[in-house]
Parts: sequence; structure tokens; C-alpha cells
Amino acid sequence: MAHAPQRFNFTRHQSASNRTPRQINRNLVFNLIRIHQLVSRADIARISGLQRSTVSLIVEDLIKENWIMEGATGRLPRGRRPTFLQLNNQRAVIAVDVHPLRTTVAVADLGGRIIAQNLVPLPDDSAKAIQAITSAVKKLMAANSDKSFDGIGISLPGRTDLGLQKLIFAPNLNWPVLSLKSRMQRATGLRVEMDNVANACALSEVWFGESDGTHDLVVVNVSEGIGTGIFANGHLLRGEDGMAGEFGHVQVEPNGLMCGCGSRGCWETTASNRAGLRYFQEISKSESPKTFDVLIKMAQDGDVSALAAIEKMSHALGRGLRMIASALAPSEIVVVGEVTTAWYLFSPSVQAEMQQNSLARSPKVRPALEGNTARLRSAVALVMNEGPVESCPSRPKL
Amino acid sequence: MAHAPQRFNFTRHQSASNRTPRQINRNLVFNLIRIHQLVSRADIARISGLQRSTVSLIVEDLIKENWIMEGATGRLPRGRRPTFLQLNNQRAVIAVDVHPLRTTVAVADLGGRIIAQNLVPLPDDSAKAIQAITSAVKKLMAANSDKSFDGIGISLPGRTDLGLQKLIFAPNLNWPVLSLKSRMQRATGLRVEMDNVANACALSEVWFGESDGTHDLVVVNVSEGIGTGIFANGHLLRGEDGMAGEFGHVQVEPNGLMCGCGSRGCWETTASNRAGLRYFQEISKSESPKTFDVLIKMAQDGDVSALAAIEKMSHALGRGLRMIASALAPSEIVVVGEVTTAWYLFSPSVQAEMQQNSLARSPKVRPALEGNTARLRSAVALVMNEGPVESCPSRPKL
DNA sequence: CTCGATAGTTCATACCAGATACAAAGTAGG
DNA sequence: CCTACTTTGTATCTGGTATGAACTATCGAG
Repeated sequence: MAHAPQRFNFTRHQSASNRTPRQINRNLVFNLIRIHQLVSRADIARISGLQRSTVSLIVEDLIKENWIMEGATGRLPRGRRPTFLQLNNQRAVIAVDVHPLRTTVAVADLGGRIIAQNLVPLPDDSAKAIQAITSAVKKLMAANSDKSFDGIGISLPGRTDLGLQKLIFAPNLNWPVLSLKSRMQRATGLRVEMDNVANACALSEVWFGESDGTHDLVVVNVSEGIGTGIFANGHLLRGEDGMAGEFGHVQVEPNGLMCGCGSRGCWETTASNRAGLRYFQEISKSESPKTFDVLIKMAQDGDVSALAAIEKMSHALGRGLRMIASALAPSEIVVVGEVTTAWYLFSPSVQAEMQQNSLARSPKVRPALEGNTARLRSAVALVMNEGPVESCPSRPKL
Repeated sequence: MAHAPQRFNFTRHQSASNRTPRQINRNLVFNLIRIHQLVSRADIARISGLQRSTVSLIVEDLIKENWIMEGATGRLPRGRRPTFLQLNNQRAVIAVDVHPLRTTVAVADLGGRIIAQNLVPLPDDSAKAIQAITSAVKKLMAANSDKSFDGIGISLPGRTDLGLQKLIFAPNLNWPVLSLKSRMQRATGLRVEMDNVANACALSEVWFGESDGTHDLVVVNVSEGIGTGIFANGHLLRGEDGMAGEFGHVQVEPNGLMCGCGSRGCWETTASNRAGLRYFQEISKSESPKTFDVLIKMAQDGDVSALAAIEKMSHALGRGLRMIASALAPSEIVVVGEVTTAWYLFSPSVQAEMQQNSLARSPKVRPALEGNTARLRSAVALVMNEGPVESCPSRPKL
């Protein structure tokens, strides 16, 4: 996003101390190591503008605190060989992708690479479901006891309350409001970060994606409903009570269908997976498949009704994305969900609809990683987002 | 905005030096003086958490650089009397409110108080219009030669390009793209900041409003068209090419009227002043008044058709505000424009429409200051937004 | 007038990044 | 092998900055 450099931030109640520059530069150095996986101290100095001596001191600290480690030695045409730095591969994060049909727990390194993952069959009862997830996490931790775990990230198909993220409301799971976070924390002793999928994926794109973090992007999670996560000005946009990003519940058809939210004709009633299945039913005059994956499969196999349903859904999707483009002018819109397994079916109609936006340049619309990878990574991002703070909870400060 | 405290910012390419804390704390101290108009060094220390000694040093700097000055002496039940600090009342800012019908130039102090203002009749020809504004500014500066001017803020009823703000596109003024900023700069020698009204008003609300700057807010400028300014996470949200906030051009009626942007049924075709006049014409079957002000006057005088037109417009307005509430969940929506001169006519229907948003808590919707005050202040905010930077362009560094 | 309280200043200290010199470790060429 | 050169990484000194304690200034109450 090309916004004007703002020399003045509205940091009205946050004073800076002598250690502030160190904190800022620590984050900077750590990030550079995380992004450029093979990078020397000298490289960091060049990229960051810091002095080599300063970088050395900070790197020394980060190594002492086990955030990073020295790796291979490089080779240059002339001069002393650089020592590459890398994230400490002994540290790991637990990622939990809570999904109505395919809940997964995984172990990932600090770079977001999935090391191991397990599917967790979810009982209907919410208390048992939480127990199942917790025991799956414990099993996974035991199986990877050589790692030191920094925390647990949970991507939820629902909304968390406030910033404290104590409770969730997940209508598609039929879970009542409950305190998943604190239960998990008690069970494992680890820090637990949780947020809805769209927010988490937005963070994930910035942490692990190609974009360099200076751009605004919106993540649209198309599932049973539609949720959006907005990343702008270097932060997630959460809004009052954490309710920002409910583009899915903007009314696009004043006389449309009733939505679960109590309103009528919300965007998600026209463009979610459910809408796609409904379109199929209307078009084919026959019963729709049970899951959206099947509808996609049918379309891939050339079923005319399925293709027509997907086209109708794509147009509705595109119309909503156009709304987002007008409203926020992000540099990118990333789509998450089952649609990404066959994005080529959706893309043409979505693009056609987007083109009608004559005012602003249309943002790139691209699918996220396929399968559960995007969601698992997003859970990792939730933990990573807390960064290499000076006081590291899971190991003593050196 | 209740977002989680983010210990880690994506400051990837910005390193901190040992002067960084001073810059941060200067801003903090300056802001506290600006907000609490009567405040002592000791007060600032208590509020900010800085040491009294640190505050004293910073205050000394700010006084030397003529940003602030010592003022009256306070009185306490016990102990030494505090010396109140205040903004330097010798410093001032030129505010320009470019408006198709009532362009105004003004002098304001650093606290946003308007000291003097003049109406500028605008010739149709754009070159002459710019000349008229420039000479009005010069006249105003001459009449207030006891002040030291920090810069010129220009609020525009159009969109500026990028962050550099070199050009404007103001369709409602029939001005071609041109370089108003650099002309103004050459003519006066002052720093010129310019932005569209909605963005400027959003800054203004944060700088001079009651909100404490930690909240998200959206400013909706209802005029010939509709523009919105989004303030989130401590920054204006500008988006790619500075095109964020075009909620006015979100399609709300797929088969609606053609809009100037080339699309159909944009929100601004249903809820702008123009729409109001059109509704009057449709309802009364007679010619509409020439300006929206007259329509408001008629409604205030009890004209049934005018009241009906305003109600229809209010519903459309409310529907769009509901969209904004769903999308961004701001803590406040501030309305700017002619509608604020008789907001009580619009408020009931707007509120009724907003109530239909059952998902999130509805944000407060309130009108900005009446008349041109909001727009003039917003122009001041544009200059103020650059803050008490260390190198002050308009006077030597001491 | 003295005591206690509050505002504001002075000064020694510690932290930090920058700058410079230097040590380490390689290549190229004679 | 030796020298010149290049690049990485470290050591050390310097200057900017906030901190915290001690100090001065100023006021009201008894």
C-alpha cells in the first residue's frame, strides 16, 4: 500500500525507554532472518541499515536466547566466508486447525513448515471435542519431545471475543460459548493464541507469504459462511469487539434469503459454499450433493448443473470482492476455503465481475495454499505474531 | 477499537537508532500538551510514565524550538505551584477548505481553533480559481503577520494521488488533474499538505475530537457524492494508490442508476445530496430546489415532499452505514456534510436502518461540527499530522 | 518559622547504536 | 610461499538518551 510516510504516530500513551531501540531492532533482525532463510550478519546489516557491530550484538542475544542459531558457511568470490543464520530448528509451535469436518493438529517450526500432522475425529459433544483436541496435541508433543514448544495457535471457523480471545462463538460447529483457550493452556502449560481463520490467514500471509508486509491485504474465507480478515497499516484490523471484517454479513440483496445472523440477503447467503449447493439444487431440480467438495468434483467432471451453480456462485463472490476492493483498495485479496481446490473453475467469473470496478485498480485476487496447509500455517502465524519478545515464556532468560 | 496489544509490529525495514526514544517521547509529550490544554511537567510525567527529569528535558527542547510555551501558574492545596504548558500561540496554520460553492481560507492555531477566516469566490476557470485561493491565502497571512506559519492544509472534495499528493482529481469541481500543491508551495514558501475531505476529517477527529485516538473511526462525507475516510490502528487507511474508502462506489442496487464512476447503483447514487434532490423531484412531481441546503430548509419548514425525500435518503444512508459497520466495526461513524446542519431530520431513519444490523454492536453515528468548521479543522489536522518533527522547516533549529 | 508536600532540576549511571579500528578468513596473482 | 586485497565479524570508544536519586524551589498549615 502506498500510503504517505507518517512521521507521527498516534502513540499517545506509550513512552519509549532506552531499551526501545533494541526491542525494535531485535524484531527487525529476527524478521530478516526468518524471511531470508540464508542470511549472514553482514547481509542483515546491509538490508537493515544497522551497523555490523550492532547486528552482531543483537544476533548474540538471539542466539543466547535460543531464537536463532548459526548454520552453514557461505562462499563468496573473495573475502572471508559468511556464517549463515537461521531460526532455531529445535523450537516449534503447535498448530490447530479446528474444522467441522477435518480438524487437524500439527507441529511446525518457526518458519511455518509443517513437521508432523494428525487428523482429529471430532465427537459431536463440544466438551468431548475439546478433550479430543487436547489429547491429540499432547500426543503430538510427546512424539516430538526433542522440540521446545513456544505455544499453541488455534485457527477457528468462528469469531473470538475481544482481544483477549477467551471465548468463541462458532455457530457452524454447534459449540456454545466456552473457554477453549484457558482449558488448552491448563492442559499443556503453553501459551495459547487463537483467532478466526480469516484473521489468522491474514497474519499468515504477512508472516509466510510472498508479500513483504508493507501491503494491505484482505483474506476472504469462503466456507459454510464467509469471513474476512483485514491486514492494514501493519496490523490486523479488529474493530470494536473484534467484529471487523464481517463483509459476509453486508446486505447485497435487500429481498434475499434469511441469513443466520438475522438479516436478509447477506453476501454469504449468495456466495458461500452453502449458496453454491443451493444454486445446484435450483438449477438441476434435483437434490444437491452433501458437501461442497462433491459439487466441485462434479463440476470438474463436466456436470453442466454443477458448472452453472459454480458460475452463479462465482459471480456473487466476485461482486462481494468488488465491494471489498472499493471499500479498502487492498493490494491483494487472498481467497481461502474449498474453492481453492479448483480455483480455475471460479476465477474467470470472479475476474469478470471484478473488472466492472472502473474506479480503482482491481487488486490481485489469488487463492491461498490448498488443503489445510493455509489454515495450519495460519495457526502458526498466531503464535509467531507475538514475536521474539525479551521475556521468553518457555525458557529461562539468559 | 479493542484489538489485542501487538507486541510485535511488522517494522521490517525500519531500524531504530538511539535517538528513536527521544522522537517517540517528543511526540508523546507534545500530544499530551495538545490534548490537555492545561498541563504541567509533573502531570505529563504521571500520565506518560516518563520520569520528571526526562519530561523536563523534552519540554526544554520543545520550548526552544518554539512548539510550546509556558503559560499560567496553577494552584494546588499543598506544595509548589505547577507551571502549565501550552501550545505556542504564535504559531499558526493556514487551512483551506476547497468547496464547489463556498471555498474558505482560514488561520488556525496549533490547537485547531479558527482565528480568522475568509470566503473565496471561485472563478469557473481552474487556473484562475487556484490564483484566487493563493492570493486569498497571501492576504490572510499578511493580515496575521504576527504569527509564524507552519504550513498549509487543503481539504479537497476529490481524491489525491498516491501518498505524495501531487495531483488531484476533483470531478465535482470540473478541475482537471493539476499540481495545486506545488503551485501553492511556490507561492507561499510553506509546506503544503492536502488530502480529500473524508481523510482529512478522519484525522481531524483524532487530532481535535473527543475520541482519544485509540479507536477506529470512519468519517462519511455526504456531499454531491459520498466519500469515506477510515482511521484504524493509529493510521489513515489509504490503500493501493490511496483509493481506500470508496464505499460510495459500492454497488447497492444492481439495476440502479448510472454513476459518474461508470458503474451502476453505487451507494452514492442513492444517498448523496443529489439523490435527495432527485427523490424530491420524484415525490413532488415538481422541479427540485437548486441546492441541497434549500431542500433541508423546506423540510425544516414542514414541506411534506421534502420530508419524504429526506426520509428516503436517510434510509439509503443508513443502509450504507450499516455496510460500513459490518465491514469495519468502527467504534464511531462521523458524518460530515450539509446533512449535519439538520441532522435531527436524518437521524431517526438512519438509526432505524442501522438497528437492523443484528450481528455487531452498532457504532455510534454522530454528525461532525456544523458548517465549514469541520472541514477547516480537517485542513489544520493535515498539517498537524506531520507532528513536531525534529527539523522544523519554517524556523531554524536551535 | 518549621514541617510536609509538590514541582521542577541536576547529575551520576546504564543502555544503546554508530563509527572506527582491528582480527579473522578467504581469493588471486606472482 | 608470500603479498595484496576483499569480505566477515568483533572490540572499543563516543555520543545520545532515559532513569533514579538527590537536590532546590515554592507553597500551605500549624
